[in-house]
Amino acid sequence: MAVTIHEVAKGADVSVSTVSRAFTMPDMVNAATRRKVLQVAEELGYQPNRAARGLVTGKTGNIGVVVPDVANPFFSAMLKGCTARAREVRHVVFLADAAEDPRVEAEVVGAMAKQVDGVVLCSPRMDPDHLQRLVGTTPLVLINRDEAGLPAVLMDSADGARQALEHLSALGHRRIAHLAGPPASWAGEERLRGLRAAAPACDVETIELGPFPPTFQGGVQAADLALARGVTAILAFNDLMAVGVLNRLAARGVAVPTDISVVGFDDIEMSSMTTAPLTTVRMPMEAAAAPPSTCCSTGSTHPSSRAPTPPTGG
Amino acid sequence: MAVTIHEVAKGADVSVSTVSRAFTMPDMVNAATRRKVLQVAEELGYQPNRAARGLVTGKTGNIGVVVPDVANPFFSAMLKGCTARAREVRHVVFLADAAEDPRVEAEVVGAMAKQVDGVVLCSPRMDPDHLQRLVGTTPLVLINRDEAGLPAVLMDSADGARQALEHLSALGHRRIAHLAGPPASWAGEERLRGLRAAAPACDVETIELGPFPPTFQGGVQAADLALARGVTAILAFNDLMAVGVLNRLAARGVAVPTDISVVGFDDIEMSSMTTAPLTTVRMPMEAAAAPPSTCCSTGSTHPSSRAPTPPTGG
DNA sequence: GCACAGCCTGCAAACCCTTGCAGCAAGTGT
DNA sequence: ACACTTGCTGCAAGGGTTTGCAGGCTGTGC
Repeated sequence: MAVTIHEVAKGADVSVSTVSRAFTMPDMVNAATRRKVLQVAEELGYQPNRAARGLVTGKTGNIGVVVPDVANPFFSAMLKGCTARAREVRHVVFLADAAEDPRVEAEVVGAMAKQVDGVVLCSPRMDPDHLQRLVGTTPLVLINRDEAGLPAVLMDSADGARQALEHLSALGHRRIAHLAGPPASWAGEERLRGLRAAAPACDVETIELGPFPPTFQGGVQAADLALARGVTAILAFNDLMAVGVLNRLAARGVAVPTDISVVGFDDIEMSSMTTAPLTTVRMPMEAAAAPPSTCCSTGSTHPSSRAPTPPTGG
Repeated sequence: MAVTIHEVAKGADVSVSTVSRAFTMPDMVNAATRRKVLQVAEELGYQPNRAARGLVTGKTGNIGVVVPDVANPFFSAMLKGCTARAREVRHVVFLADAAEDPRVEAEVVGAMAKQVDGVVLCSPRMDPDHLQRLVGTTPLVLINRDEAGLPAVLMDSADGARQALEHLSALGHRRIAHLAGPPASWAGEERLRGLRAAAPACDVETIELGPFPPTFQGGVQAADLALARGVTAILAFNDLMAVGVLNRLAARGVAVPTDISVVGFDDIEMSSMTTAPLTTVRMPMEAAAAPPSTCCSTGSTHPSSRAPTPPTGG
C-alpha cells in the first residue's frame, strides 16, 4: 500500500541506505545515483515515513501546541504564528485544545509527548505539580506563565496594566473596574499586580470584579456588575470580554466612550471590527513565535498600548 | 532518556510482550501481573511511544486537519469541533495552516501523510489533479468541496444562497450585490449557482462583484464597489467579509439596515458581536464533526438562516 | 607495479513497539 | 496415569528508517 524506501531502492537498483542518504545527506552519494534515486522516488510517489525516521533519529520534526481554546482569536493568532514558524523549520504542529480544562491539558501533553520534539504550552491552567511532572517527559516552553526553571515567553502583563491605568487616569478617570479572567491565569495575576502597584500613583480607585469566563459572554455578564458599581472605566481581562462589555453597554444604552471607557487586552484583530471605540493593550503574540535572537531561554516581550480610535475617550 | 517498554519490563520482572499486552489487551494478562506492570509503568512515568506503535499496527491514532487560515473564526470553530471529536476517539489532531495557498496545501498533506490515519481537508483550493494525486497517499475527506469519488461533508451552500435571496426579496430588495470569495472556492461557486438559479424567480437583479479576499479587509474593500453600484442589499461570501462591509458602511455613514441590508455566511460567533444587525446563513460546522450515523461517506448537512436581530431589515 | 587515499556503496544493527506462535503449568475428565 | 484444554507468558520477527563500519573501485604519486 504505502510505498517504502525499499521499493525505491529496488526500482533504482541500489540499497536502501543509498536511498536514505540521497534524501538526508545528498552530497554523500554520487550525483548520477542521486538523480536516479530521486527520479524513481518521484515516480513512485515516495514520501519518507517521518515516524520511522523519528524512531531512530530521536527527532520527530513535530512540535506540539496546546491552547485553552482554539476558537479564542487570541490563541488562534498565536497558533497561526506557531504553524507558520514551524513550517519555516520544516516542522509540523500537533494541536490540542484543552477546552480550558487543566486535567485535559495534562492528558494531552502526555499523549503528544513522544511524537513531538517539544511542546508549547499556552497560558497553562495546570497546577505547578502537574507541570513539573510533565517536564522530563518532553521539552516544554510556557507562554505567559513563569514557573521556576522553565523556559517561557512572557508578555509583560503587569506593565500593560500600568500603561492602561495611566492612560485612563490621564483622561480623568478616578474609579475603574477591573474584570478578572480565570483564577489560575498567570497573566491575570500579573495584570492585577501591576494594577495594584500603579493605582496609588495614578490616584485611581480600582474595583476588582470577577473572576469571569474569558469570553464574550463573560464580558456581557461582567458589564452589569461593573455598571452597578458606578465606575467610569472598565479594564477587561481580554479583548473578547471587552467586546462583550461593549455589546452589553450598547444594549443598555450606555454610550462608549462618552459615559464609560472600555479597555481590553491582547489586540486581537476582531477588536478593530467593533463599532464602539475599544482601546486595547497590544500583546505581540504572533511575533513571539518568530525566530530567536533573544529567544530559546526565558525571554519576554513588551506590550504596547494602542487606541484604534482617537484616544479621546478610550 | 525516554523510558521505554523495556525498562518497565525489567522493573516488573516480565517480558516486554507482557507489558505491551497489559496496555493493549488487558484481559489477556493475569490480574496480579497487570497490576504490577501498570504500577511500575506509573512510577517510571512510562508513556507508550505512539509512533513506534503506529509503525507496526499501521494505525497512528492521529488525524490531520488542514485549513486555509486558522485565524478565520469559521475554521477555528471547525477545528475546535475536530479536536473535540478526535479526543473522544482517543486521537490527536495534526494541524496545518495552508495560508490560503494551494501549493502549501499539497505540501503539508504530504508531510502529514504517513503519520496520520487520515486527513480532513477544509475547503481545499487545490486543483483536482493535485487532489487526485493525494488520494492513495492517505485517506482523505473533503469539507465543502465535491470531487468525484471522494468522501466529503458538504454544506448545501447553493440552498443557503437561495434562502438568503428569498429573504431579501421578500423584504422588497430588487438589486442585490454578491461579493465573491476566492475564485477556487467550491462553496463560492455553489452559492453563485444557487443565486443565479433563484434570482429570476425572486424577481431580483444580482450584481456579481469580486473575487475578494475572504477577510475583514476584503469586505471593507468590497463595500465601496457595492455602494457604487447602487444596490440595496449585499450578500457577502462569509461573515468575516460581511463584518468588514458593515464597518465600511458605518464609516461612510450608510445606515444598516435602513439604507442597505447585509447578509453573511457561516454564522461565526463573532457576527453576534457586531452592533449593526447582520443576518447570516448558518453553516453547522462544529456539528459536522460529530459522530456519524450518516457520516463516513459523502453526506451533506443543511444550512439554516438566522437573523440575530429582528429581520425587519436584515 | 605498488601502496595508499578518496569516493561511493552495501550490510546489519538499532530505534520502540506489536503479535503470531510456541511453551509451560495447572486443571479437567476418564 | 493419561491426554487434553485453558490461561499466561516469552521469543523473535517485523514495521520503515538511519548510520557506523567495512568493503569495492578509481585514481594518484612514486
